[in-house]
Amino acid sequence: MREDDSNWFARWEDELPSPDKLMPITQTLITPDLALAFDIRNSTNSSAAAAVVAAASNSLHQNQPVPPPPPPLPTSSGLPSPNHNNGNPSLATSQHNLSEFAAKSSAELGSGTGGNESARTLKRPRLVWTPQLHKRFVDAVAHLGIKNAVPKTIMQLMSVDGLTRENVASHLQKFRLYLKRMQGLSSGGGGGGGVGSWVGLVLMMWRVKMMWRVRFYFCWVISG
DNA sequence: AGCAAAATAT
DNA sequence: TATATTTTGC
Repeated sequence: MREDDSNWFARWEDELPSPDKLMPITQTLITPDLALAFDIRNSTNSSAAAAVVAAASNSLHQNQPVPPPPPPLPTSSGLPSPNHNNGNPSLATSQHNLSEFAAKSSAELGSGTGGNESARTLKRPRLVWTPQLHKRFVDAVAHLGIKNAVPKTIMQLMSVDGLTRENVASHLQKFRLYLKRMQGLSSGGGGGGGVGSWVGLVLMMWRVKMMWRVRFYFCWVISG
């Protein structure tokens, strides 16, 4: 029995969700609709993939089929939960380059002509919203909550180097548009508040995050 | 900030 | 040609 216990613990520890494994779950809850909405293709008709590849080849960087670096999201500040900070110790405040998300970075492209790092005021290559980048966007929105989910704060929370407020704003516009449409397709509503639609989904995403926090906390407690 | 439409790039 | 992203005007 004791051996079983140790085995159980080993297995339990082994099955602990790593940041890498956590992603798919969040995605699963969001993707079926979101992925469809944003037309995120996986492999077959991958115009997005093609774009990414094109961008990669354009910036003479190797194309990564598998996204290795789990994107740590900065600390959550505007959350409606002022309780404990977070059950996720791996969260860190670090800037991420667009190249990490397989998107173009003006800095890399401009290395030949201008070498101008001050991307503002300069025309940067159009941003490619890769699934990963979009995931980060969604996470940021979920973290911020409805109140603070404005382009500026979202951009700050995403902390992706090279990402402009306009990028986020335009994407957020599209995002809301989709959520709105999604609500319209939903049963019977139709009459609900216009803004109230995407609020619900964001709330749901937030709940999912809290769920995982609780799980982590629980694991911490029973393991101690 | 937000929205919609036009413009432009892929 | 169609779609994705940006720009523009309000």
